[in-house]
Amino acid sequence: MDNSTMASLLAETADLMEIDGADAFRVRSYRNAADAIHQTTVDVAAAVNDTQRLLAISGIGKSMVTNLQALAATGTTPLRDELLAKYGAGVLELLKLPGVGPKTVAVLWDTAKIADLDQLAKAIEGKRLTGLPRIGAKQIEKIRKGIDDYRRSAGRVRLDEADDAAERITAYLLAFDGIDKVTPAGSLRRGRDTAGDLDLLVTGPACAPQHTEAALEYVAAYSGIDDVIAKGENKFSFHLAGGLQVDVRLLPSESYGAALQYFTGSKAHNVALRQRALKMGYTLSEWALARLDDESTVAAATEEEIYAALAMDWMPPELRENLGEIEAATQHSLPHLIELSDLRGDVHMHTTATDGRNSILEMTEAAMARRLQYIAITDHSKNLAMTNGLDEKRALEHMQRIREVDQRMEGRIRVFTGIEVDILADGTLDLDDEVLSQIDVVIASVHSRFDQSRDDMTARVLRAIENPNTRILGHPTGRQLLRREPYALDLRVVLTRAAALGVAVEHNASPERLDLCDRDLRLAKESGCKIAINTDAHKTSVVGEMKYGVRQLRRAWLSAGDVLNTLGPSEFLAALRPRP
DNA sequence: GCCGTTTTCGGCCCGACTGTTTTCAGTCG
Repeated sequence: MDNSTMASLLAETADLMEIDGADAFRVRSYRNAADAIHQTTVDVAAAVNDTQRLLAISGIGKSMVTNLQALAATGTTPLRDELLAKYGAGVLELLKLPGVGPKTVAVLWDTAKIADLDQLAKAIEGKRLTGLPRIGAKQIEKIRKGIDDYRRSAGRVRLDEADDAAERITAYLLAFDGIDKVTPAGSLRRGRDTAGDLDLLVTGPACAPQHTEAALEYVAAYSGIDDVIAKGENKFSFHLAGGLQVDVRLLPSESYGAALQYFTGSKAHNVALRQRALKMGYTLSEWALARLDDESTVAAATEEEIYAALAMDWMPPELRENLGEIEAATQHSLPHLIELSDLRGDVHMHTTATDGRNSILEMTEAAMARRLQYIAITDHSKNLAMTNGLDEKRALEHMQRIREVDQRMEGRIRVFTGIEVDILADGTLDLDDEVLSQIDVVIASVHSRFDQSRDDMTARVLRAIENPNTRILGHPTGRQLLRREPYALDLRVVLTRAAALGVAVEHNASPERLDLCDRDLRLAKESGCKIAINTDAHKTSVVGEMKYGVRQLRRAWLSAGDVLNTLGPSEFLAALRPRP
């Protein structure tokens, strides 16, 4: 069992304990332990008998070691089993609904014996929730909507999670003698923010038609398989423990390109491409591009050959959505998309002053190691009390420390002062303007009240960007992938106003957000908005991790010149909204 | 349940905000 699985089982236990009304601090210690296991570089399952080693992990004590040993040995713990037997696994899903916490779940369970999403939906339909303590009409409507949203996102996983799973399986497959190449296709290759399943295309001598038994047997022995869906001659489908479906396809190398093309393109892209092939007297399938008349193969081994035979330039997978890329490829006018290496700075990161895990200096050094030329340290402001957010006095002291680190770097990297202020419900910022005016990078972000009406939320954000100190609008849509519906605001109105004011909008590149989806980014460009991509890094290990966010920029057809972070340090600063 | 000790138990990120109340519990970040 790997660390992240253990961590999620502990976190799940914490949720169940909370529903059960356990001591809040005890619950927290389970959460802390889950975080610690997730963070540590110690392979817990391997070190499970090395008690001292486990106890050395901060947040792990004697009882937790026992839990970890039980997890490693049996895959569960007695407490988890007991709570699951009492409440069932369905209650964990209820917690994911907006506005529904452990207390509400406990009430639903105690008074109405509601233990999962379906029962809750039926209870709402049958009006059986009315009269329950602290659950009024508004609350019921919110839950009802939450269930709809949740069901819509079910079955998909975040891009980074799909990517991790793909990497693990790929490494396993490549270890087999006779497998030369493994390529993830589908929405993962296109860089969509979420993936519904995983298509892994595999080739090599062991994938030759009629000789796939040994390779298939090897695939079937993969330890991450939860259950097998289907097993054919050249396809093996299974679920991973998290529910993600994986299709492994064994292909002969001579048709690898055709398969890659077929399983990568969106449906719309493929339909358009096949239409084009037909007009040219060809037929395109997952096996080859072939002549209509004598069925002879024209191209099949590589994507480049296939696109070339269709008189098109090869195009990056991110563009294959039938949004104009086919025309552009035939006219040789595909855009030169932005690349990870174009990015020179990251201006959103946190330190131990608030909820980060590393110091200013550590974040700076990590950025240097990533060859970034500049960063801004942007810790939280006071309204985010749980993060130990900075008040005016601490903010000024923190800025002084940031300037000291900047000087110490002697120009090898620039470290700008920054802060992420909270936009209050009325649209004002939670720190004094006098203090904000002394800070280079002021990011204004909404952190709460996602359920304001569309008009209220738009007005709130508009007011925040009117403040002359606001230089970047942080995670403007507030979306958190697969967690809840994005808070609704009129993005077009906000972006237009931001463009007029010179306020940049942030594309938050942390994989749980990927704040602006490709469509939003296109809108931002059309609106003439300055766009900055930031990681929102809370620890050194993710400084510079913009790879998933860049995929969205590419999907929006953005080039290096469209994004502020491709500028050098002083140019970047100069490109921000001028101070009055 | 963990931690850091005043080595035996007390403290553990806290404030804004809403909907439900009739003075505040629950959720969120």
